[in-house]
Amino acid sequence: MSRSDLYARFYEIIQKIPYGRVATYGQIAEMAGFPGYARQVGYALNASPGDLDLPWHRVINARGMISIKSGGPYANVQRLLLEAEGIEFDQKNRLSLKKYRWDPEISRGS
DNA sequence: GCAGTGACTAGTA
DNA sequence: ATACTAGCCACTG
Repeated sequence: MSRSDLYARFYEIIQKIPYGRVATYGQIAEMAGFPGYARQVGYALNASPGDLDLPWHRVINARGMISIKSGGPYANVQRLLLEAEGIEFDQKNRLSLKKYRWDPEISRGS
């Protein structure tokens, strides 16, 4: 299993996250068949080329917060993109995983 | 090969 | 609820 295969697997899962929904790093790693690889999911996104049309902004940490180091150019972009999809943040910049977390078992069909 | 690092997490206090 | 710790594992120097 090469690095690019691993990353490609993560991208594959991330592209399935529906509009207006989010998934955690650990969740994506697990769905890709690599439980415990949460950090690598983040790393894969950091290294992802921009031309993949990947909904990277729908990937957040297990606490429902944006994990990009504040001060970076993308931290604020992610929040704006999520809000544009109807996702609301509370006063602590945290969103409700209960409401917005992508559950493929429930969202199947359509 | 070793040591430090990080878009992570689950535990513990 | 918040803060800190210890695992985690690929990447980098």
